[in-house]
Amino acid sequence: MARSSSERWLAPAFFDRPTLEVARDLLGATVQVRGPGGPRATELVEVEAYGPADPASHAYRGPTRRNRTMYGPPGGVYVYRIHQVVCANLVTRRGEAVLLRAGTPVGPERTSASGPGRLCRALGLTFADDGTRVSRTGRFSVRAAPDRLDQAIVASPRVGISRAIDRPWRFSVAGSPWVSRPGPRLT
DNA sequence: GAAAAGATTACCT
DNA sequence: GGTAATCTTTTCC
Repeated sequence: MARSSSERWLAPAFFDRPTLEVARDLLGATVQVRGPGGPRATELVEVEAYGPADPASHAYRGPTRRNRTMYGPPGGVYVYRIHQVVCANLVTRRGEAVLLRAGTPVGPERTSASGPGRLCRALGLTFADDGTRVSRTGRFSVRAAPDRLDQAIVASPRVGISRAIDRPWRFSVAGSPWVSRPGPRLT
C-alpha cells in the first residue's frame, strides 16, 4: 500500500500486510492517544518489526497469556510490561507486530518519547490499553505518514534482544535526534 | 511451586 | 560503560 495524504487515518487494513512493510510505513506516522487530559500525539521515528519464525518475538513459541493480543486482529495494540515499564506494539498479521520505540516529544511539555518505555509514558499508555484497537475516533489512532519523508529510512539490528540479533529489523528516521540510543548503525 | 530471564531505564563511576 | 531496580511471565522441575 502506498502512502497517501497526510490527513489519512490508518484503518486496520493498513496493518494486514507483511510486518516489515508496515514497520517502514509507520515511520513518520503520528500516533494519537485520547485521554482525560486531552489528546497526546507523537510522530514515530523508530520502530522494530517482530515477524514470523522470529526467535526474538514474544510469539515465537505460540500463543500465551501475555501475547494473546498478537493473535488478535490487525491493528490491535499489544502492550506488555518489562521492568516496571510498559511498551506498545501494533499487531500486523497473526502473531506478528511492530514495536513502537521512539517518537518526537509529546505535548507542550515536550515529554521525551525516545525509547519504548518513555514513548508509552509520554502518551499515557498503560497495561490497560492492551487489546484495544486502532480506530479513527477511538482512544488510539494513527495518522498516515506524509507521502514523502524528508529523511531516509535506516535499517539496523534490533535493540535489547539476545536472539536473532543479526536481523536488521529496526527502522529509524536517519538523522532524527529522537531516535533512542545507541543510535542507528550508519551502514 | 520455584527459578530464571527480560523487546528497559536511571543512575553510578 | 556498567549495574541495580523491580516484578511479571515463562519455563522447568
